[in-house]
Amino acid sequence: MKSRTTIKDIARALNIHHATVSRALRDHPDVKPETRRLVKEMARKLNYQPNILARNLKMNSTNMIGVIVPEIKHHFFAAVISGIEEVAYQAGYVILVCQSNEQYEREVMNTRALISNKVAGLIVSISQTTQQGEHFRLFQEQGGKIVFFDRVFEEINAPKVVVDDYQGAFEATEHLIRQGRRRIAHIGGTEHISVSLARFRGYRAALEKNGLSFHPDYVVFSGFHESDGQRGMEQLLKLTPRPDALFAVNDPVAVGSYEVIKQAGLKIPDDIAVVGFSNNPISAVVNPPLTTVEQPSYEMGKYAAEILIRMIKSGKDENTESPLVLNTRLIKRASA
Amino acid sequence: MKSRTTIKDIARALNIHHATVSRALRDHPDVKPETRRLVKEMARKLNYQPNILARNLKMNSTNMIGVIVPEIKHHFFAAVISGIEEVAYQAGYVILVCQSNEQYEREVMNTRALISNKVAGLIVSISQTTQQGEHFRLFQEQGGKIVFFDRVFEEINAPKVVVDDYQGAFEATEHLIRQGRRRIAHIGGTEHISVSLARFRGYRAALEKNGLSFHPDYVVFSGFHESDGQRGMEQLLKLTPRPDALFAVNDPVAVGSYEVIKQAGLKIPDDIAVVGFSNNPISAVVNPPLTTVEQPSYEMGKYAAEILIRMIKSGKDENTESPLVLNTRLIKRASA
DNA sequence: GTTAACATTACACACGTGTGCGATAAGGTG
DNA sequence: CACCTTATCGCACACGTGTGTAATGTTAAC
Repeated sequence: MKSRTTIKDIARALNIHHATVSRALRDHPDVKPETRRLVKEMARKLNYQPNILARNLKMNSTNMIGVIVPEIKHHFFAAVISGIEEVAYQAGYVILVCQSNEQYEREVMNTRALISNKVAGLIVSISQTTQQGEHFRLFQEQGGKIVFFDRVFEEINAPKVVVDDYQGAFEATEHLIRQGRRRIAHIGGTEHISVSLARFRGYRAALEKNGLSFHPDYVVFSGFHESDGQRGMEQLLKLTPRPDALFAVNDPVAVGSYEVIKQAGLKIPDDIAVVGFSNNPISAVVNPPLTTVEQPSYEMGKYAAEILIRMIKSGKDENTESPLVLNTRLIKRASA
Repeated sequence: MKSRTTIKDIARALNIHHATVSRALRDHPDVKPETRRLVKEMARKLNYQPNILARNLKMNSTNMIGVIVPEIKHHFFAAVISGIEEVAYQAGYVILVCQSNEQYEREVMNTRALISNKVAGLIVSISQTTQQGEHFRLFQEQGGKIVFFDRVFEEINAPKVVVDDYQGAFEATEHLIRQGRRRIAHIGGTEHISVSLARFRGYRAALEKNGLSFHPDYVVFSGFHESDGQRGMEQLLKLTPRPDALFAVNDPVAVGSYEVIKQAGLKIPDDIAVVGFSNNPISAVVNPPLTTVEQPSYEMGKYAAEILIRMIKSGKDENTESPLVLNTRLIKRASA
């Protein structure tokens, strides 16, 4: 990087002190309008661009927001990041994006790196393997603001943006029940993850409310990937009597189950009806089209960013007790 | 942000000078192994985390890589970003991600913001509407390194990572020809974008090599989105004689054409065969499964990041004449 | 004409880190 | 013992900006 014009250069050119230049550029009332004009003119003439690094160091804060997600290339997270960036851009912030690859250790490393880079705030969806939150608490103790979304960390005192996973799962399951299904299986994500738990509870509640008994055998927690859906369905197909419906924790898992069901010579939805979660674009074009629960991912990112930026600007926490819950919507397609 | 432990705190605790601490932490040979050990121990004990802002200011460079893409939530770009982040993380860099939303003005704003934040380098895929490159040249003049990928900017002297769009399009088109198709249409992206042009040329070359004449009427440049594919196909269906095959610039466009074709009561591939580009996950599950050209998006990000980081570290440009061309692979499915 | 009040600017220092150079001490060589 | 080499560490300053306070200039009031 070549050296560039600084406020000292401007000061030298006008034969005044650089402190005056600094104030003039920030429209400080203590500096005479005339000199203010001169300074700004010279700044333009010399093509001055402030060194944000120096300002950040002095102010001990930045215009950067750190974002940590399990995997960027998953459509849901990509859409959330898209929403975050949109809001951040409008507010003059830039986003630092990291992926934990579902590994706790890497999430910690990411957090440390972002802290070192003095991000003004953090937007996080935790990894599957995260069960402790010291790295987040450390950041908060230093005055950093955090907002969680989707996979939130309950024990940390911070705003959380989620969809109504319980209600969405409840409706999805009830939809299956209304269609006469009685042996409804569930493939979950990872047991201690908030969304997994909420969706599982919604599933179970729908069963019980409708007088169906809950069988632990019909529930498998395998993960969030397509391959996890395959593994889960392989396990479920060994059961007798065989399930006649599946509520999957998300769309990739549901799609993963598709292949196993078809390979077993079974028909969707005749033999096994399937419902997913998240309205991934893939769900609309898969064969048969997948009934799923729409969750507003892009909006989720926007809300999270808006809350965080408000907190950064005000310096105050807000709404740390009850999460912001966005509504879901059941999208009925041919698979159920 | 509350103040944190600095090297001065460590120095005070050990009753040595902070300069020695600085050197000890950076494994400078001038400091005794014993004190080096003591310093590191104390650093861990006090939970020291370096203030990168200060280091950046002193060094006049950062550990940040700026990434500008048209839209994050498109699977292709999300996958590339994923690859970039992976390599950057391993090398101790973090990535600043911006989206241009296909708008030139916003791309310029993004670039300026990233320059202000003193990113060490830039990885860019330009927007549809970008036809000038002063903002990139400005960055280079200040010593910044740029690597372009996919939608590259030809006029700028920088390494470029692309797939063999020409060859991929050629093979895709020839595949259609081998199946007896004669009136092969093409829906392109935006005419001045590098990938659009290369794919169009491959398409045209395949026609001409196989003795088919090229008809401008059969080519529409509409954009890269699904909706552009719909618009394009609506236009193509008005032609007589109707095309019997389509080579689309990418998978979303191909999928967009699906709907219009089906609504017109036509069958894929019987009436119109379709080939896409990029092997978007959606292409495998759409009905019928879409024949497409696989491009290694994740690897593209990794290569781009590797090249950029090498350039940053060495301070030298490399390979700015001929782009790094990754191979494509035709994936044959039911749609053609 | 003196003084108070105010406007404007200069000075000095701080943020946390890195580095050239000098200071000190230890050890070796003649 | 004198001298040089080497190892180790402290001192001072720098990066570019922001800010409290002192200093200077200007105006108004008595």
